[in-house]
This record gives sequence, structure tokens and C-alpha cells, in this order.
Amino acid sequence: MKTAPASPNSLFWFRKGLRLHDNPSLWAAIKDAKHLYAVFVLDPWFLKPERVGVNRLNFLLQSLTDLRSSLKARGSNLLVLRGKPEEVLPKVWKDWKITRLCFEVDTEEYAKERDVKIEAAAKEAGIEVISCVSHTLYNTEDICAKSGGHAPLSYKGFEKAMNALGPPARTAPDLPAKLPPMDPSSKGIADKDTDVPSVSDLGYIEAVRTPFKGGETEALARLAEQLSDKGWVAQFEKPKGDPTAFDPSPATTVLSPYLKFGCISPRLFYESLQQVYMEKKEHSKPPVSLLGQLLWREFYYTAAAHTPNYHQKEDNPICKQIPWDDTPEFFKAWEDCRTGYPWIDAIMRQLHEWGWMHHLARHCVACFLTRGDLYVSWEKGRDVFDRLLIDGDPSINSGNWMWLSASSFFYQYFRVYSPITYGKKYDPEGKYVRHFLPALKDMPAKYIYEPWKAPKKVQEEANCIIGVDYPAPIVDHAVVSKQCIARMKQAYDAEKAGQNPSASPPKRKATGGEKPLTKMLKPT
DNA sequence: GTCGAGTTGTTTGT
DNA sequence: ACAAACAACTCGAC
Repeated sequence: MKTAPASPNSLFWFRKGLRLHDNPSLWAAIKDAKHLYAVFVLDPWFLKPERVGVNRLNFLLQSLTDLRSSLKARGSNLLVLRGKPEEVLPKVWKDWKITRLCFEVDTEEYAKERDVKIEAAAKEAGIEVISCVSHTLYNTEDICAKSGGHAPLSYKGFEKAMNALGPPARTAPDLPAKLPPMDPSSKGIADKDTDVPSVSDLGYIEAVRTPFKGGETEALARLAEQLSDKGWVAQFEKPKGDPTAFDPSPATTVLSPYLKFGCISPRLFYESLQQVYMEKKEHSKPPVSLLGQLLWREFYYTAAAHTPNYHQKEDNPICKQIPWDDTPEFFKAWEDCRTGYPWIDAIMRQLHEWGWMHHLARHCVACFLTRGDLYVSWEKGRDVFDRLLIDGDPSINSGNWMWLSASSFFYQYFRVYSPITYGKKYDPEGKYVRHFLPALKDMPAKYIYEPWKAPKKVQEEANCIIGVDYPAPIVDHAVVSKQCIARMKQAYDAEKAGQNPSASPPKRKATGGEKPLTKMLKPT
């Protein structure tokens, strides 16, 4: 590699990390730089309705708009380019005589493959490449190194590895008020060529419905607001949250979409929490505390980055091989909010409209689709979440789906969420259900979670005939949940026998083992 | 090999 | 409000 020039022309490539605060890679880009070019590349690989829903795409575009105005305020700009990064970047680094390329480390599958190619091409062109870790608290490799060379698969193991590393790196200092300018004679840097498009510019016709707005400015304001109630922060325990809370605001911080895109730095969140905990001596602790939530993110990022085939069941060494059913009619009903269980359908409706639901609500629908009721593969549900969530983050999403389907991390498959009583205990009046499923808005509270039990007269008075205005349940939870538990046991036993065939012969159940349970699960 | 723990279950009792 | 029964998993420490 050539020696880096004294006054480099730097290209900073934004991908995640859509922020100016705590951005060590951007610091590396501006160091001694004569010129700085900040770009975001709209990659056609992402920009497909089957890959990213309108709510998250809009969140991204708002984040870019915010970033653009922040950069302009510092005498720079964000140039939004379109096309495959491996084609677009070499073109501009040639046009702009770039000598240094900087970007934040991204551990996700597609990003890793992409970045290896870009880095090789840049070095080939004599360009210095600098890449820092700032999307996670730690370098995930360091966590693995402290855990016997592999990603920890339990929270305890993760905690041990993390404690061995000590506290994470401090946040980077604020950037200077003025950033190195672009050379005004550079090709293709005019506003008209590099502006942030709208969702309709990108071919999306669906309306944006999420109430959450993207961007670093919004993220910092939300962080400040959420952490201003120090008593609340200090006593926060995730399992005690109310998944039905939505008006005026949910039971959690909703910082997840900002962390997903890096509008907020995890290290800034970490430091801000530590400040509150210093003041409030009595406070909740990981894994249930707010800090714990940030550590779970780290846990899943580490697992994803260091597990082969993490995003699929097949050839995934940490994933139980459960023979899920292929029942597209069940899957479609779940996806389209018509399982006939209001609690499940309301959560799925919130997913479509807001792109966000409370974590425990996600548990309920994930359990229902997989091991609890429909026995459909977690990969199918994962794809839906991946597309529709504004915080859809592959490492965390696939991990949680394996957790909920008892495919990895969590194995107590007999603990099944009830699609009837779970919501009822938080919201007996059914306000949440009524809001997201207006067809049921006048159903008496007594029947709001089980409307099929309402007498015909009650249904008529509520203007909601079951089977007409709102579907009848596609399965009988009391029946199928028991069958599912039995099938999970069978699958676990088969896995054990398969993994270690010499230790014990394949177990055969005395009775019931060969029952065609699939047939029994069909809609009645 | 045993035993306790595991961010977030449900139902039925008192 | 809290406790036991339900049926019973894996992992990791010892």
C-alpha cells in the first residue's frame, strides 16, 4: 500500500451510523483532510418492497435528510448516490481523487461481504481504508475471544465475557464546527443530483403511517426526554412493562429504530444511563434494566456475527431442527391480521401501521405463529418482521425469533403465551384491541378477547358479526397448544437422538409419537 | 451425574 | 396478592 498523503481527500461512506455525534470513523476521515466528501449510497439490494416496508424506508430517508442539514450547517453536505456501492464508489473516488475511505464497521452478513469487496477495490486503487467500531459497544470479536473463541449463547456467558473486557470505549468528542469542504469543481455534487428522494420517488405507493420520525436530531431529543424521568429509568424492568400501552406513549423508550440506523450511538446511550444510575443509587440491573436492553442488542449482534448460517434453520449450529409445518393459509392469516384472535391480530395490525410493537407483544405473535399455535417456521415470521419493523435489525430479529420459537437460547417450549388471557391481564377493557381493530370497537369488554363467544345478539349490537366483520378463530388454542408442546417434545427428542446416535438409540414414544398431528392442526 | 438458574407462562387455588 | 401444579427444556457450575 502507498503511503497516505499528508492532506488526504477523504470519502466518508455513511451506511448505518447516521449521526455526527460519537462517530470515530468520521473523525478519522477529517483528520488532516483537505477535502471531505460524505456520501450515502441507496443500494438497490435494499430498496425492494419485499425487503423494506414503507415505514422503515421513510424513517431512513428522514434520517438522511436530517444528516444532510447537519452536515450543511458545518459547511459540508450529504451526497445521496444511487446504485450498487461496489460500482458507485469506485466511480466517485476516481472523480474526486480520493485518497482515504472511511466507514463504520458493520457486522451484518450482507454488509460484511460488500465491505470486503469495497475495501479490496479501494486498496487496489491506492486508497487508505479506515473503519472503526461504533455501532456496538464492543468489537464483537473481543467478546468471542473472552468466551472461548465463540459467541456466548447465554446471557450469563455474555456478561462474563463483557466484564472481562471492562467498560466499553468512551464516546468520540464532538466534531469541529466546520468540516473540510468539498472541492466545488468536483463532478456530480450539485444539490439537484444528490438530494434525498421521497418514498414515492423510490416507487413506493403505500402511505407512511408510523408515528415515529427518523434522524439524529429526533434521536437525541428522544434520548433526553426518556432519560429525564430518572426515577422511571432507575426502576425500569422490561418484563414488567405494559405491552398494550400506546396512548399517549408506549411503555418503553422506542429508541430501537434510532439504534438500528445509528441515529443514536449505543455508547452515548450507555454513558447517559450510567449518569442516571450514578444519581439514583437504587436502580434495576441487567438483564431487565434499560442498560440490560442495550446489552441484549450486543448479545445478538455478537451471536449473529460469529455463527455460521445464523439467519436460517438449516446448517445453523445453534438452531434446533424442528420440522415446522408448511401451512401457507395459517401463515397468511397471521401476517394479514385475521387469525380470529383479537390480541394477535391487533399486534400484527400495529406492526403494519406503526412498524413497532412492544417487545412482549412481539413475543405473543411470534409464539403464536411458531411453537404455540400455528407451528409455522420462525423464518417465515422473521421475514415479515424484517420487512415491516422500523427497528428491523437482522441480528436481533433472527435471534429473537429463534428464542421465541425455542430453536435457540431458550428451551422451555412448554411455556406458551395465551392469545386470550395475556392481553387481558394488562388491558381488560381492550382499549388496545379496539384501537387497532376498529371492527371490534363496540364489542363488550367481556368478549373483546374472545368475540366468537359473544351471543349473536351481542354481535349484532356491536355491529360485528363473527365470520363476517371479523374472522372466527383459525385454530382452537386450547387444543393446538397442547399438540404443539407434544410436537416440540418429539422434535427435541429426535434432535437429541440425531446428535448423539451412539449414546442412545432413537427414542420411540410408547404412544402418540406417530400421530399425524399436522392434519389435526388444519382449520376446522 | 446432580442441581440450580433461566429478562418476560397459564391455570387454579388460597 | 401470592403459591403450587402443570410438564419439563438446556446450560453451566460443581
